[in-house]
Amino acid sequence: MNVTKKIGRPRAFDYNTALLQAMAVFWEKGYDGASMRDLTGAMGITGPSLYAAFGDKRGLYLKTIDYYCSADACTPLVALEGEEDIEKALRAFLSEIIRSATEHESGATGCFLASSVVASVGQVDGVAERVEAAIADTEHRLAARFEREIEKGTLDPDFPAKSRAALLFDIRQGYMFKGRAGWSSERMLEEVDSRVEMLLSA
Amino acid sequence: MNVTKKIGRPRAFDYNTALLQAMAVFWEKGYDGASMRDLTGAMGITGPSLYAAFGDKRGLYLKTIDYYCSADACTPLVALEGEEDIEKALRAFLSEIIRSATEHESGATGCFLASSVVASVGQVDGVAERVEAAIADTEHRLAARFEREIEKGTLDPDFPAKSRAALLFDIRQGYMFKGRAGWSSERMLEEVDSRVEMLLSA
DNA sequence: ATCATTATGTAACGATCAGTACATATAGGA
DNA sequence: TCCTATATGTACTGATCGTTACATAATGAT
Repeated sequence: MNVTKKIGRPRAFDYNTALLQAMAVFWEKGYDGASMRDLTGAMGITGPSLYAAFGDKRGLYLKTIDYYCSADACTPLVALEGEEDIEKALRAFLSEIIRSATEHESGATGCFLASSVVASVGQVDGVAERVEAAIADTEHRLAARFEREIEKGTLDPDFPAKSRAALLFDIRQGYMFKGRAGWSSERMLEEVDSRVEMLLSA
Repeated sequence: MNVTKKIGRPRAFDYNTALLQAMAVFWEKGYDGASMRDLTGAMGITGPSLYAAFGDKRGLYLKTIDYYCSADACTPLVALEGEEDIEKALRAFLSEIIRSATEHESGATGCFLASSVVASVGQVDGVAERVEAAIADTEHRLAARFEREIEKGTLDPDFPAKSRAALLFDIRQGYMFKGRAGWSSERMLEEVDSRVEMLLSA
């Protein structure tokens, strides 16, 4: 790919790395609890650099949410969609949910949206729409995975895909809440098999 | 009851009313997002009065959480425990969850713990223990209700009470998240019957 | 009437907040 | 070499933060 040369002083930091650092701070401390001092410290840049690259605190926050929705939050869904056997797919999904709720590389627990961002709904413009879109997208993909099994004949034609997708979403919420509360992944993994069985029952 | 007279200037405000007002502010804006100005304004008292009665901002916050856990959060559980027929009990529980997630008298949506307090786990001392205790207590009471049905013979002796209690808890988490995201109660009530059926299935 | 105790209100403290003005630095293009 | 454009760092702005000192008020007890 042809990299166009850009006039002006080159940026001294990596935009995506800084964004990830900011996300970790927001995830841990929340929007209001994260000060510009916290953010610039973690990102390794100064205030003017942050404002030039990301806009303002709110703009940065919304970008971290968008990043999370397009990256971290998709990892369990990708695991579900990438596994051909539906039982294994559900286990992979739940295992990945539990892993990210307890052992995320940022050190933060739970889910960025469900354990942190949700508290700022109604407080920070742009958040509610993103949370609503994330729910819709996630449930849509979960339902699509069940529908794919119906098409394969593995599940009955009258299998309630949307209902089970919504239930799977709730199970995800439960795990994220418990992850934030400090539960170990071992403790949460105990019920996975019986839940998979129930999710696929007629 | 013999009310002992108390020397000193009588308090000019009602402690419990003020506590409820404070809870509404914390629920809506979170711990960091709620300023002392927000709190004193909603409570109708001045700073020194707040400090004299509640300690400090953190002490007030923890008291609102304790209040929520002993009052609001119990309403759905009381509905579950108070209904003799298990199907009706589950419907009453879920309906009350949905109602409080969308139409709480404070105007705040979702659940105070799951949609607001959870963001301050790790940030405010005393929060994580309270959240952990709330999960344990809720799941215990949910399991006890299923066990009561086993004893009555309505449910099989090998009915997985604890598993179903944990699942019911997750369903609760899903509704609370969606409530905060702005979903209507109608939308959430759609699935209640099928979920009750699944929760009681063998 | 006075005292002890508790509560309230005003004003202020020391600290931190989000964001920016301005000088300087670093690149590519002419 | 000079110009234009973009980035960075220092210092600062105006505002708000959580909390408290101190004067005053309101009660019951003596």
